[in-house]
Amino acid sequence: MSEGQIELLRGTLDMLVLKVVALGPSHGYAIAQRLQQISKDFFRVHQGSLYPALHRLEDRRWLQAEWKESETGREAKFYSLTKKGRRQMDAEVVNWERLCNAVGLVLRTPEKES
Amino acid sequence: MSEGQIELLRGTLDMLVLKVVALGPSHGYAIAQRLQQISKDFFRVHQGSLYPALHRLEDRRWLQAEWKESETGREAKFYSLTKKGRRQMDAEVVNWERLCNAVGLVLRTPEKES
DNA sequence: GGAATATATGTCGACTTCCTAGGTATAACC
DNA sequence: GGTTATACCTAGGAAGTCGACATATATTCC
Repeated sequence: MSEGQIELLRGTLDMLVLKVVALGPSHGYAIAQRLQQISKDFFRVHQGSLYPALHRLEDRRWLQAEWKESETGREAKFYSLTKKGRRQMDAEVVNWERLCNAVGLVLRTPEKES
Repeated sequence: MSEGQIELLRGTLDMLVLKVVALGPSHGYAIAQRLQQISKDFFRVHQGSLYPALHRLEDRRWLQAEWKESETGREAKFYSLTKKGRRQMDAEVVNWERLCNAVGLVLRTPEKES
């Protein structure tokens, strides 16, 4: 019943989706499940966030889509990472790490003792 | 001339501002400067982000404001952390750390080798 | 005296991204 | 026949950030 974070940090979803797709081509529904599993139930992507995000990433040519039969024998839209998408992912990961460091600097600044 | 990140990650500014104010009461202009210094020039808060954020935090009673004379001898609006603000800050820090761990889990998942 | 810069606060509209809530459809299971 | 899981989608609203603009004072330099 752990509810994870209240709301996804805006701007991180693209990177996370790109990363999951980099693990292997996958369709929307499965991407959300993988993300939830890998993050140990922390990230729960709502469909209203996921599908617009996938369309966004496809529009930007970071993902490309193809209809295929899924594991369950049903038609699903499989996304795979383009070269441009991989570059973007790498850039976002680097930026994420720099951001974490910067936040860390702020959080670890000690308050003065009286 | 390093330009820092393109855009602040939405949702992190509140925590950062609360943290900086926790270091000691300060006014808007100085808060932005401190944030930039502490983060080694990574965070550059735009005025159009900063002042709305400060008003937001004040509305939520996480900060309280008082007009005082600044170091330069001019009137400035000094913000200080309320008890409620400290609780909020602590909660946001905990959440941030959990989020970082979750993102880390995703980013460190290895891709299959062929 | 005048111009530029730093200090200090603020607002407005555009933009992006996320959520809630709804919708469609198929397949499996009871 | 009803429920659950799978699988896709959209519309409207809320929230936060940005860029641009506006205002005013103090200092510094020419």
